[in-house]
Amino acid sequence: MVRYIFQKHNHFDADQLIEEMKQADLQVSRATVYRTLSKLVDAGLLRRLELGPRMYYEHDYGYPQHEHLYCVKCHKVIEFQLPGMDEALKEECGKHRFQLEGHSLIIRGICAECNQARMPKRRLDLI
Amino acid sequence: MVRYIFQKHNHFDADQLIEEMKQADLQVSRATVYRTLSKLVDAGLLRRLELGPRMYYEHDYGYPQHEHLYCVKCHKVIEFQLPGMDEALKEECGKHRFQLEGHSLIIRGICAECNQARMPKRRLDLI
DNA sequence: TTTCTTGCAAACCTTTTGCATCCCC
DNA sequence: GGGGATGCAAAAGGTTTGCAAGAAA
Repeated sequence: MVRYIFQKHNHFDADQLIEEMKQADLQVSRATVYRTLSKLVDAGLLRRLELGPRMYYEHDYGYPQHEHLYCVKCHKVIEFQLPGMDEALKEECGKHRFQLEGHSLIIRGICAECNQARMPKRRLDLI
Repeated sequence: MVRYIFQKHNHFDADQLIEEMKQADLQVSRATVYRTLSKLVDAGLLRRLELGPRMYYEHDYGYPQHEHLYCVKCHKVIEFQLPGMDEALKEECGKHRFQLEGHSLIIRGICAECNQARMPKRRLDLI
């Protein structure tokens, strides 16, 4: 399973992982998946993302810091970087004598594909 | 209940609300609380915050945009503003033709008080 | 009477855990 | 045999929902 995860690209949740592995003829129980994911997070190899109702995971070995766009329709995740962000956050934490453990910047919305799919071009003047 | 919420200051979750109202002699069932909170969110009067395992709520009527520091020990929430943030996000969404619905920037860590309580000053050279 | 709101309990969903089993060193 | 990994089912924790009773309109 660990091998399977590390050959994967990015951004998945427990269920997706189970489904994908099932289709790759690698059966694992839910319990094992959750236990393994937790261990990998503790080991610093994966990072947890609270994107919505469920937990997502992404690789975390020497991966550059980045933020996420999350499509609430298709659950796609897009990464982006925001230069200057880190300094701004550190400064803010300093102000409050807050010991920073991590941050998450998530933009929720609808991605280009979903938008197109759900709202075909139409002539507003006809409504 | 609506009246009670609006006389409140900020940042609470469903359980906190139930507890506080109980002590104010206002009994309400869990179901009613959750239903009412959902309606207020839909009406744009409250905003949902996914700070940790549970959902938090804050006022959203003409409240200025702001971000959150969340103490993982005592669950305190501190607000702060990050100037220039909004423009940066809009720009980023434009790049991906992403229809922005909202964002959340959460800094997780340990607040000054908890830090002091859990780590009394000590002489590191003695360890 | 029709409609909206409440409470209770059960359902739901994701994640965690207890326990027995299995494998491997 | 001992230590860790696995599967199953049950528990946990927060939220939602079905249904019947009650209040409001």
